[in-house]
Amino acid sequence: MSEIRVRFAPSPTGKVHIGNIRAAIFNWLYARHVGGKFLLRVEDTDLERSTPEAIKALFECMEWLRLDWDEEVFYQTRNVKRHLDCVEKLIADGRAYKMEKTSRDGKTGEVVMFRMPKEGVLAYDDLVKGHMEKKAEDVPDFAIVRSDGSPIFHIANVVDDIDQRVTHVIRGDDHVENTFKHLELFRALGAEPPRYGHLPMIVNQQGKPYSKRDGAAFVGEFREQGYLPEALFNYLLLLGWNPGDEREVLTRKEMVELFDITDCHVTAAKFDIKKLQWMNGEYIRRTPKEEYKKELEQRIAAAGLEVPAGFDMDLLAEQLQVRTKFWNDIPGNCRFFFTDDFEFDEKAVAKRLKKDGVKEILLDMAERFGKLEPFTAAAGEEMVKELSQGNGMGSWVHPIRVAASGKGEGIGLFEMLELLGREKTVARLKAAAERL
RNA sequence: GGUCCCGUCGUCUAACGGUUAGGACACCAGGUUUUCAUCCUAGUAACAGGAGUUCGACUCUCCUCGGGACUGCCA
Repeated sequence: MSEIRVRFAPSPTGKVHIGNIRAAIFNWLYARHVGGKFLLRVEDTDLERSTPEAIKALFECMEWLRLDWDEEVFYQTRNVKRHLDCVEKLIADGRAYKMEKTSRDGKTGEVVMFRMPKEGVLAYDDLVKGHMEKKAEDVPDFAIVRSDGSPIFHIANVVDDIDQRVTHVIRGDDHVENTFKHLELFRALGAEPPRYGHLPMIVNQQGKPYSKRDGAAFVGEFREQGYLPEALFNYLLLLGWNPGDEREVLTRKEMVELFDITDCHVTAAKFDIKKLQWMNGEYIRRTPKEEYKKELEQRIAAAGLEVPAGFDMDLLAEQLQVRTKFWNDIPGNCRFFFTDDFEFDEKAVAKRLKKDGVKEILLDMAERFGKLEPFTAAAGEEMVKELSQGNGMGSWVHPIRVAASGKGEGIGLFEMLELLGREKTVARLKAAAERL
């Protein structure tokens, strides 16, 4: 009868780690799959790091990945009184007790400890890992209130889950051991505990938890580098789950339909940036033409480049789309169309221009392109093809490309020249010849 | 050290006791192409090891080895 309610409960520290956001993704998908509620709880008890900016960054990150949540955001700091009330109840019931304790860093004070069962077996069925159990004697009592009177994670987390009526807790593998404690807390507070599912960790090539030392580790970094949110989302989903057939690139709709938390993997997954890069290219190629063009124009404008009137943006878009791996590549790839202030690639110059006969070819081509009618890609190609007499256009094409764009590779040469226009084409061929 | 979890190509994974152990990324070879990409075709590459159970084991059991998590007045 009851609706399924899951939550994403990050500590807002300004940056959202990919392992963390994956937990959000899995929670979101599960909620959408079963038609339940996806709640957001901000565990902002670390007053130093939980700034309004950090919370804003968190929201932006969620928005970017289109992880929309239901109901009001729940702020943990606003529930502190409830946490402490619950602790009082536990003490009154004999499930918690005060104790002098010395912390690791040598401070001594009175904390509140939660009393765990001393014998028997603690067990639960994990949604992804299956049956889990531990001897009660292996899980000692633990602190729930600090000597300064502030509630500790365990109690805050459980009380908030009770208050938010969370039915399924899907979180990282590092919380497995806590689950035995949390389950007892729920029961001691007279609440029905939720079902738990623990997601495997994302690790680096060495099998250690993936961190900033291993490369981009925060969602914002992927965004800055020009990854598409859908590509990151899709890739992260594949780390620990698959649709059951051989599809890998899935629409959001398919993901929601097919996802189930019980199909998730148990083993840690190594983060493979190469595959993410491939997937990003795949998403860019699948972007509808018009949308790609819009992004292209936007990126060009953002780079401070001015597009001349009459520039055939459709042609550029068509040519560039299959060659774009990251949105960020765009300005570098087409800067030379819009300004004469661009770099020449040394290697390309050495390989294609600094050769006998190239100067003559460039001057000759400047002349011919100066007269070419009409000045189109098709006409240009036909002209060079004729000159080459079927022996390959390489000796013309390569020097022209480098002379005109400064690069050894790029979009189709003749399309490139058409976009550049007669005037610039001729000028650049001549200029390059002069320099030889 | 203790407790718990895990172990299929380099990586992500498929396999519900019977397959030439499949796919994807990466890599590599070839084709298309003016370059670079895209696209198409082909290839290299894995059941951690050992005992069982079974007619038959990647699939079940046990042991060994290996990896990881936890073992806070952090979350």
